[in-house]
Formats: sequence, structure tokens, C-alpha cells
Amino acid sequence: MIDHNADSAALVAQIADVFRECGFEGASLSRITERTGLGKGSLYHFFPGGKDAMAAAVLTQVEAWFHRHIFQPLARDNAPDALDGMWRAVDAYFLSGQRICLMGAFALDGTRDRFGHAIGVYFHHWISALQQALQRAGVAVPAAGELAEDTVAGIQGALTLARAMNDTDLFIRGTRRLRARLMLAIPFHHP
Amino acid sequence: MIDHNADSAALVAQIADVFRECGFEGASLSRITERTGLGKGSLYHFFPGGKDAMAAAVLTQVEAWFHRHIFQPLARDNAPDALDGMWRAVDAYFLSGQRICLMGAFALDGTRDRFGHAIGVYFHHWISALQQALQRAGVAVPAAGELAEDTVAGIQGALTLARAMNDTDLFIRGTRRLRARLMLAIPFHHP
DNA sequence: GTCTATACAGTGATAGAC
DNA sequence: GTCTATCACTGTATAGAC
Repeated sequence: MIDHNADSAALVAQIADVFRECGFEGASLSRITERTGLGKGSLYHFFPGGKDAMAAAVLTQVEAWFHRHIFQPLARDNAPDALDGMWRAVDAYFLSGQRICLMGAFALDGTRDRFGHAIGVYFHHWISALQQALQRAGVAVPAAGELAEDTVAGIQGALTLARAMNDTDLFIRGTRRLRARLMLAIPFHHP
Repeated sequence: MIDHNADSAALVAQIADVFRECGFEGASLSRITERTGLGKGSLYHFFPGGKDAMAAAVLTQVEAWFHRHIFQPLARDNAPDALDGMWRAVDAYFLSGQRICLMGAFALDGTRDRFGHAIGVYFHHWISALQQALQRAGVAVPAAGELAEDTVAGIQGALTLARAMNDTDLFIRGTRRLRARLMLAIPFHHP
């Protein structure tokens, strides 16, 4: 029996990689055809809305992944474990800095005007979930919000810098510092 | 008398804005023609190398601006003034978060492969100059390097987040936190 | 579902008149 | 220097055979 959902998810994941490597404008249908092994006819069969629909599906998949592996655990699990899990998931997802954040990349150029809502929701969910976890861990309310913003922004910056300087160790060092800063802010949790 | 350098600089600045708004792939010659008021013939007269040459000229201009207004003062002036000047220049250049960093944007997609050297040099110069200023201000050597990395990455992250969430106040808050962190690291300079 | 063929606008780039 | 005309090519998208 064929798992259509898994097939579809794998297809969207392949397309996502093309967008990550080339950007929205640079991701031509011929490149997507080449990567996925599907002809244009098949692609338009799955995505009647064309390239915009492909990008929308990609962003939806990204949001779903982060919801499941990061946002939801942050809002549910006890705080120290949830934070540990976030850093593990971040490192795994971004391949220790070798993979960029599609939401961040799309936010920078004119692509944002097409997908601004999905991009805004993604970052809002992340910051909000992280802030909740920090509050449950005992961080004061105003500090928790600022710290959550600072951390999510810091991850984006570390991804940009790692790619700009072609040095994944920059990402590893950056996230280590961000993580240490979170730990220091949590009461009775200074290692 | 006509100042050709000034004219040329203004032209490159106009092209830079198109690249910032549309990205490298999205910045079509027709858009550049429209923005600058020059026909394709004139553009190719100034840039025989075409679009790549235009982007290269833009990156050179950006590097020159930062060299003059940020890197050089950081390496020359006494540290507290130089740091103050950096934060003023950063806020002015990025229009308090309304303008993105072209070097960071180009770093994220396939454009990096074309201009990787210029992008890498830019961030190296920035981090290195900031590190020097911090050391002169009394920050220990290993901490100064990490702090410089962290600050430059944080600025990139704040720019990304501000645009992603369409809220320039995110950039202002982010840079304020980064600045405060620098000040705290400098001995005898805790306000 | 997947393919090929095709439509047609837009791309970067060049040539040459002025 | 600036323009218009034009080039070859690639872009997204569609239609229809199988």
C-alpha cells in the first residue's frame, strides 16, 4: 500500500531544499523538475497554483515541523527539558548551521510580500512558545519576552553569519552562547 | 562642473536599493532601468559586466561605507566613543530596521557562490574591528572575540526578525539589548 | 498521474543609430 | 552617453496525448 501523505511530504521536502538553496526567485521550475524527477505536468497536477502554491506548501510543512518538534514541547513539557529539546531540535533541523531558515530568507526580499502572513505567524509562535517556557521556568514576565525575542533573533543571526563566513562553527558557538544565556536567566538553574 | 564620482555613487546607490528590495535574482534589468531612469544601453555602458558587475559595484560601495563609518572608527578612535558611533551608524544605515543588510541577504541563497569573497571579507572586517575596539576598552581577548561575533550576528538577526514580523521596534529593542551587553562587558563602564 | 509540446511574456545581453 | 531594436534564451504556465 502506498502512503500518499508520506510521498507528498517527501516531495514538498525536496522542493523546500531547492528554495533554500536558490531562494524563491532563483528556484526555477526546471530546477525543481530536475531535483524531484517530476515533469512540469506532474508538478502542476499536485500544485495547480504553480510556484506560489509550492512555496506555500513548503512553508506550511516547515511550520508543522516546528509546531510538532519545538513550539508544542515548549508549551507543554516542563521547562528545562523543553529548552534542552529546543536546542537539540534546532541543531538537528539546521544541520548545525549548514541549512538556512527559509522563513528568514523569504523575509528579506520581495518574497515577504507574498508570504508575509505565514512568516509572521511562524516567528510569533516561536517567540511566544519560548516566552511561555521561560515564564514557567521562573523568569519574570518582561524579561522572558525580551529573552525569547533575543534568542530567536540570535539563531537567525547565527545562521546568516555561518553561511556568510562559510563556517558552521560560528553557528555552533552562537547557539552555545544563546543557550548559556537562557540558563543563566533561569532561577536556581545556574550550573 | 560635474562630479562624476558623485553621480556614479548615486547610481550605484539606486541599484543597491533595487537589490535590497528584490534580491539578486528578483532585481531584473527592467526594474533597475525603471528605478534609475537609465536605459539598458546606458547601464551596460557603465557596467560592461552586466548584472554581476552591478552587484559587485554595490557590494564594494557597501564595504566602503562601513569601512569609513564603522570599521575605521572602531580601529582608530578611543573605544567608548567608537562603540557609540557604531551604534549610531548602524541605526542610521539600516533606517532603524526598515532596511535590510545586502551582505546578509546575499549570503543566504545561491547568490553567495558569486560574491562569497566580498561577503566574507565584510563580516570579517566588522567582527575584527569590533573585537579590537573591545580589547582596547579592556575586555579580555577571548571574550572580546566572542562578544564581537555575538554582536554582529545579533544585528543580522534583529534585521531579519524586524522584517519578518514587520515591526521595526524589534530592531530597536534588539540593538538596545546588544549595546547594553557590550557596555556591561567593559570594565569600569557600568552606567 | 506523467509525459511532451507549446504558448507567450520576460530575461540578460548586444549592436548600432544618434 | 543614451536610446531603440533586436537577439537567443529561459521563465511560468497550459493543453492534451497516453
